[in-house]
Amino acid sequence: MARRVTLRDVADRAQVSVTTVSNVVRGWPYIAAETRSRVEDAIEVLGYSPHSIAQGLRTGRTQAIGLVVPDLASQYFAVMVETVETVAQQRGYNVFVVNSRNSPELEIQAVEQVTSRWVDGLLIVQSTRSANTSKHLSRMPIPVVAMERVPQDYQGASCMIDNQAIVRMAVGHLRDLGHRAIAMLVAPRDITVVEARVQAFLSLTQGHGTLIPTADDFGLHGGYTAVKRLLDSGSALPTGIFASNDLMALGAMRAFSEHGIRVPKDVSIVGVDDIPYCAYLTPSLTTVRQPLELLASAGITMLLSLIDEKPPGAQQIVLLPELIVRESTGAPRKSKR
Amino acid sequence: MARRVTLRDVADRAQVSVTTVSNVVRGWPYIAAETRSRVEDAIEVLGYSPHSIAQGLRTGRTQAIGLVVPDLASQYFAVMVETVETVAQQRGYNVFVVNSRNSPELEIQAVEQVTSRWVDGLLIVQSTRSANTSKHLSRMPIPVVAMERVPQDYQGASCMIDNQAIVRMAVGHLRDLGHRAIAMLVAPRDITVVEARVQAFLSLTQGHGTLIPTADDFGLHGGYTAVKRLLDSGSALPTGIFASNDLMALGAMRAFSEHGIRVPKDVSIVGVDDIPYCAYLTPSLTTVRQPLELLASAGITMLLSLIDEKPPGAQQIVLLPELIVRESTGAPRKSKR
DNA sequence: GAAGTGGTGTGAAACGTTACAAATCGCTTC
DNA sequence: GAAGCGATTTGTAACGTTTCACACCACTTC
Repeated sequence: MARRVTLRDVADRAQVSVTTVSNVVRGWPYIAAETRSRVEDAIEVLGYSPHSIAQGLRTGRTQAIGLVVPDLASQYFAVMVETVETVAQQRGYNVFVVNSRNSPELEIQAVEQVTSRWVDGLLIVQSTRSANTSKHLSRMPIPVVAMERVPQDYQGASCMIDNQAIVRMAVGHLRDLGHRAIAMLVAPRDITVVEARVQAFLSLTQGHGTLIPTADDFGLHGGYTAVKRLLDSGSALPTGIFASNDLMALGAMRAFSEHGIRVPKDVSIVGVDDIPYCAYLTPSLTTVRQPLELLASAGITMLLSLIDEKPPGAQQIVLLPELIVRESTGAPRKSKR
Repeated sequence: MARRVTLRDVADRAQVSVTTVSNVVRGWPYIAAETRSRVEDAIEVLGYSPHSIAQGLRTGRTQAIGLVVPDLASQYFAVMVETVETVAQQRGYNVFVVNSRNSPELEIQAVEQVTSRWVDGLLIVQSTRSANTSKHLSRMPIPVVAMERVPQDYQGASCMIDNQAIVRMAVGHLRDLGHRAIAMLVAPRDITVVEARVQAFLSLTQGHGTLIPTADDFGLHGGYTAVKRLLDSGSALPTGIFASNDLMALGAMRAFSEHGIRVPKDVSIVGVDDIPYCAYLTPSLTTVRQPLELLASAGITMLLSLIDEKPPGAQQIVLLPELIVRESTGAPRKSKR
């Protein structure tokens, strides 16, 4: 664990001033070829690399951004993190990833912590509707872009997916197949997108749609237990199910299979997200694909533009989803007229 | 976007010196109660928060660590990132997450980039065996802990899972059920753990085991295509399959199901990892669970100890996996004697 | 009354970098 | 030969913090 090499060390060895070394490093043009190579040699020999903390202090730019997400472990956000990190990396930025664990308090804490690091910008997927981080965000001294779960009252830059369209596609697909008794498997409604989708679902089905609520969990377990409860209750089954996300759809499929109810013969299921597993299940899952990579790269690109004070193409971006039909949906057994 | 508040500003308002404010902030005991409250008021009013970049420059500690992983988008590493982030967060550290995308070059680049940020420590899952980052790592001026894929020649601190035990459990389970024709679905062998498992598999089966190689892909697609190729080739099928990981197992199951081959009736499959989906598939997947959260938290804890220069409990930690029997394995159809 | 003592407060010097203005040189131009 | 120029190099002052040694005060202690 040797001492770090500084500009000073390089300067001493190359017999030039600190400024000159700095200039060489940053590609200033007016340097005599001879000097430049002497400096470069010294850098090479000593193994100098710039101290980005010091640079950050001096320039006010840290070349780092913060990314706050509600659930790091989920496949969904993992893809988001990866995309953001890749783009950021390419543009010379590093990413502080912070998990808000679906908690409004932790989220605010995360935002404060990451800003005290003087990151150049902040990318955030808010945890729940109840969190009024919105005010917090508009007071930030740095550019902020909200992704995916954008609060109603939020004014700043944002990137999201058209929720209405998602529901239209999913429900429309089931309708086209002939389904009339359609139910939605609902994730906790304090999440912005979920609420938006529920509203869309209700208005689209005009009272003919039912809601199957879940417990807090909006993953495999949530879908599984919700369907279990439904089956145990003995109430009439819907023929088509629109799940809030693919994970819940998978959980639901397992519950059905345990009860000997076959998909898609007895019941059709549509998910949302298109996580990689969908295509490899038996039956494979029909789903509404969220353009996640697109969302993430649009978000980070927008943020970087704001940081560079270039006009971003738009302040608000809304992306369209895509229906992917696979094996988990089919015509209902007996058409009810 | 207002100007940031500095110690100077607070000092001016509270009519004290910069040093005193700094002392208050850091909880120095010898401050008159009256002064302290004046300073605290000023901090409150102005909304001061310390500039961790400047702190970092002065103290040489950034309260940040780097985490380099080969594939951010995968469920597996996502869980790792989450665990590391959580523990780090609790101890007041933030995490730079960097993706090496399974490329040795990118990995070295990532390591250098993240060290130029003067992080206090580095946690790394190496990408492939071929990467000789090992030397690089031992020369790091900061503590480093290698996780999961630890190179043979690596001397430093590390955390891994007992690969031999994984293979023993998986193969042992198939054997106990009566399987004799056992094949291993092999992920690319330049990954340290894969190679170790292949070796263990071969020595354990003593020539009776066969290897089913895949293309570069070691996920769903890889498992799927490998089995497809096997089926198309028309060669005799093994009755038991040991997949390098759960994803490949899932891919394989899909391929079998497309050919009308039933799991576990016609063929038994064991995976490795125990990703959440395993339990919710039909049939659910028998797998060898890797204690991933344990691995990650042991890694980060070890790193933080090294940073604090406390003696870590151990320099090398090896964790034991656990066999989880589910529906994808059963006795072979006709026992071959 | 001189010499400690322990509680409070402070100014100046770093940490490694970059921005800026100024200095030096050899050359051309009038 | 004075002035002006462009190419090259440099010293100095920040950026916001913490560290350090010291200064000050009101006591006690000999």
